Amino acid sequence: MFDAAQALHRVGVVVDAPQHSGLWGPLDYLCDRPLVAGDLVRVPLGKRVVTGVVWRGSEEAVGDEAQAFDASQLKAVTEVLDGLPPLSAAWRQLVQFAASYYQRSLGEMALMVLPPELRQLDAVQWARRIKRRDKTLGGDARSTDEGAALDAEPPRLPELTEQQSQALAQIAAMADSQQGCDKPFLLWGSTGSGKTEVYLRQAQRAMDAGQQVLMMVPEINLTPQLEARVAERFAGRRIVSLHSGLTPAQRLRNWLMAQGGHADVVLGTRLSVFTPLPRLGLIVVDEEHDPSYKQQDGARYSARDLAVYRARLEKVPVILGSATPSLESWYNALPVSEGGVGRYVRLDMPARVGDGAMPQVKVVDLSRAPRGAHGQEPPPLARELLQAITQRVERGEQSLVLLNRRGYAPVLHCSDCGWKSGCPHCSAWRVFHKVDRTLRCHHCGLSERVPRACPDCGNTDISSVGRGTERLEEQLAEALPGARVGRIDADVTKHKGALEAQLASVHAGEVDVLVGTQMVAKGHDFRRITLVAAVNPDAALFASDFRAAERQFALLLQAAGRAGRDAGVAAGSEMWVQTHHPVHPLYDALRRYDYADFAAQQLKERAMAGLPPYASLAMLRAEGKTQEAAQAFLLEAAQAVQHLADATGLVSLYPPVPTPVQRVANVERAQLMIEASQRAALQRLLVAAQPIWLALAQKNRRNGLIRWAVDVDPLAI
DNA sequence: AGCACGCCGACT
DNA sequence: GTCGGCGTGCTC
Repeated sequence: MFDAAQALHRVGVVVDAPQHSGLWGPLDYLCDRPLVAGDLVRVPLGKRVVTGVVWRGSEEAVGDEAQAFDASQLKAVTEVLDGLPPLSAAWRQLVQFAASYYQRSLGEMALMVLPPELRQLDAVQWARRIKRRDKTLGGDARSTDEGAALDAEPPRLPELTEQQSQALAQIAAMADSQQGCDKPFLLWGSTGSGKTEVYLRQAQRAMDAGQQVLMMVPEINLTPQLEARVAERFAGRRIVSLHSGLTPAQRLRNWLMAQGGHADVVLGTRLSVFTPLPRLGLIVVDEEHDPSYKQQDGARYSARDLAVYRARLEKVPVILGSATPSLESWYNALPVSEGGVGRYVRLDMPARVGDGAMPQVKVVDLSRAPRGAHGQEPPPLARELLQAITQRVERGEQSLVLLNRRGYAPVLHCSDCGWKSGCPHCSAWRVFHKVDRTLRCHHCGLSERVPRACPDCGNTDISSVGRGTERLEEQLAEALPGARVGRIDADVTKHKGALEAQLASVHAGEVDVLVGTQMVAKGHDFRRITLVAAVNPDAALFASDFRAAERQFALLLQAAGRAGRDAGVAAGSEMWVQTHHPVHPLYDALRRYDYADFAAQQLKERAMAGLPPYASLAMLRAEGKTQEAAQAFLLEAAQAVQHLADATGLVSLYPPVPTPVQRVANVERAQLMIEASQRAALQRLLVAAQPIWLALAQKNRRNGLIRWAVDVDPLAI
């Protein structure tokens, strides 16, 4: 038995074991045939059989410590999933980096970024899928490989603007030279400047050189137009999409196309950054500032940052595109001549294609508007804004009114006893949704029929406090008799096909005034909109979240970009902002569409406050049965590594505090901020802290700690 | 995470 | 006497 074991090959395999399991790296198994790193296998883990990735092949040396391991104690690999080239060294390096940077186990990271379906299959089912893929491939290989479809009808290319040509020339000059490749490009182009055309041209060049293109977008369902445009331009090429909206089977199929080098373009959301691409030649991150590039649960990776890492790793150009770059990217791209670090190359495209002007910004000073009658809520829109919309309706033009709050009213209130519609399980108000007469908690999902009378005192006079999109829609319909008012928000779009239907009716001119949340401001191309209004953008100015202003500026600018896409009406387009703080520098910069000025303001504030990009942050988060339990763990965790932080002199640990929404679904949440003046120092601390915190968490579990996790580079604090 | 083992309450 | 609650502990 011992002899038999020694004749077998020994491999290291990573499996999906979460961080707190303590299983960090590869587990050792025996196999009766040699395997190389990147092979997929099924291995026994406890009582089950799970899918894993070979991380250390049978020919690779293992350290002395592992050498001492008794081979008779190792289990054998159950089966090998054949038919794929092994996952490349570059892919493994990317996963390894992501796991260590974001403080997750190797196995969790590796398995998380493989198609979920792949984990479910045994060798027999797997072989069937591979066969099916080969059949599809054989099927259309004839048309593409012969080049018939390619040459059939070369698409007519739009003429490039001067700025587009320059940007492309610069990319070409740097990307073709050996050393230029390691600098990412920040394509800073205003809405409508034609960033997409630059991506497409560069993608074409990559494909002409026989390479694959990875094109990332924040949310694929919000940008169907990009997908259509890519498909149209590259007809004859194989384009696959990768996002969580696909069925498991589709996702596996598309992944296989990419992994085997059969797909030319991968168009996907943040998860696509991990797609294995053997011929990768270009990475594009569209709307790089968008917060959806950061995963918000589990392994909290930033797909944008990983794209930059991957590009450098695989020596391919990466283009980050935005009209309002994240301050991190902006800072990285500030030329040395402007006092910056010059880590990225900035490509500027300030002008709109076709010379369309951005809409004129109108700031309405609400502090000087006449108040409503005593005790009454002010009307949703200032008189002059309402007039402007009325004129648009009369002229047959469309208006877009933005309010970032779904539902009818954010809270109900009993004027007799003071009852408010709180959620019994969360520290949050339940939102009144009039459409289905429910009170809904947006945090835990609890949904109940709205009570006819106050549950505390029986008073039937319960009033709405505040306003959401539903109510705004209702109020606008009242205030604009004869106008057709529509609404798009997450409640409308959760019904399948509803978004498409609503968009179609807007495009068809069947809606005069469209009410919506921020999701409407992104990506959609509305030809007839000549007025955009932000009803209540002030909240972000004084939010505790240090990124709130940055996000708001991006949103407002993006929203403004919805108006006047048609050069014919651009001249008369307007962007309205209602505010109590008309002289706020954010609105001042918006008025001039001066992102550079806004960014400079923000960077100054960040520098003074010691916030990113001038510092690196990590958030230690804890969930407990009680707030005390969560905080007690955090406090111990901080104390346990305080000496390590002190030793660096670069890392500060802050006191534990409750999260902004303290209780969700009866779980109490708290967090502790870790700030470092150097990213590397933060990384070293986290690596050293990991095992200490793991042990502490174990100990704290019986005191009521439920979960804990580290969030590196958190979006919000 | 799964999935065991393990030790105490209400049922055929 | 068993079915089953979830507390604690392990997975090469």
